[in-house]
Amino acid sequence: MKPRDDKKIQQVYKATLKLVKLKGLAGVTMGEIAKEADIATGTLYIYFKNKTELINSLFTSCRNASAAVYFKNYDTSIPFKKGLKTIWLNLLNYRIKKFDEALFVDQCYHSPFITETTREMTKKLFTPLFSLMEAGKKQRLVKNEDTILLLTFMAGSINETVKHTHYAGRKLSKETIEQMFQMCWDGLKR
Amino acid sequence: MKPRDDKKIQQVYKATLKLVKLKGLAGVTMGEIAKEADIATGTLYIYFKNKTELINSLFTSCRNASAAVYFKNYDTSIPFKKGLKTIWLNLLNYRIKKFDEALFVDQCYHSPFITETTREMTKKLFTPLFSLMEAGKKQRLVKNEDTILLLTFMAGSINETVKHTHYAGRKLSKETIEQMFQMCWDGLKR
DNA sequence: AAAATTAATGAATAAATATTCATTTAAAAG
DNA sequence: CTTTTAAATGAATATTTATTCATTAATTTT
Repeated sequence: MKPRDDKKIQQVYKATLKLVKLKGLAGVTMGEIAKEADIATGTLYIYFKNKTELINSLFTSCRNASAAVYFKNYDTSIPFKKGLKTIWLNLLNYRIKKFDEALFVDQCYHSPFITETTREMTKKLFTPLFSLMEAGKKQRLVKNEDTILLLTFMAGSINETVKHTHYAGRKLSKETIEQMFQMCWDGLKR
Repeated sequence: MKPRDDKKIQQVYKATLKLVKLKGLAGVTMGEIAKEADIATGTLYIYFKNKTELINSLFTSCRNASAAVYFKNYDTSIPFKKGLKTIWLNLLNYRIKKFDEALFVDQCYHSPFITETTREMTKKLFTPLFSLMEAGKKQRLVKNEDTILLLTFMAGSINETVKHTHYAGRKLSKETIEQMFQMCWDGLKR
């Protein structure tokens, strides 16, 4: 029995992300993915039942990877503001370093590929973020508003800024990043 | 000579927006657009050379419509903070009321349809926003940071919040909107 | 070393989608 | 009212894209 080549799935993922970044989810074909991944089109169908499954699988992979990263260097014993900054930085760095993944995930949200089940599963990944912000509210450090509102406020500015600097072909300096966090904090704090 | 039916283009636009919201840009076909717009597929090709042109045309239409709305009720004589709030509200209300347009525009940005020319043209529409924020900086009312950074901070939180509430099937109450602006302002102000 | 098993291939096929065009319909001009 | 002109239609065609499958190539097992 010939074993499967474990690298292939990663190659396919990488190729798909590259193409989606380049042409958008709407413009990506199985043929192109195969070509970019240096395998035959037929081989794609050994690893994935069909296109929908390929996209869903990559989507889930990206979502899990991101959730894992968000809480790096964080534990609940850290003082709130410092903990928030840690996670804020993790979020920012993820969006910068894995821009293509973040973009892919965004695109998938409004596509015919992602199934309702896949969509539901991703929600659960973000409950820890939720708890963090609730803690800040309890300590009266952040505004006493709907937690979701606070989180979207935080995430929104990160996403938009990363997107913009990416397309402008710039880098965010350490200084700028500090300024960004200051703005976020000033917006959240009581 | 039979004249063109002026309503048809609007019908096609409306149909396209509806379908894109429902299935994403990736999943929309000319046949479906025609059906949804209650015209024959062939008729589409009287009004638009091809699919790319249809999408680009709608994209431009949406962009112009949005730019027109942003500066409603605003003139440069209004005190900065009040002027900013006016525009902030315009932005928010546009994203809420024309959610499908905003979504379509977002999706288009990463698609094979939008041409570089179309992309360039949209940039110009937002110079007034730029000037506004510069004015706030000069008056030392907002932080002395890169104007783009301030603008993306502002726009990002709006976009993300509207997206989230839309998918959660909620409405933003007057009170919540006030809270949102307060957060935005606290983030921006010196 | 031969047999068995499954991965890998890519041309062939199926399916979906964009686009065309011969025909019909409706409005305007004469 | 007739003729002219262009819109409108939707079935037919062209094109693109997903998927299959007969064949070949690698491994492992015996």
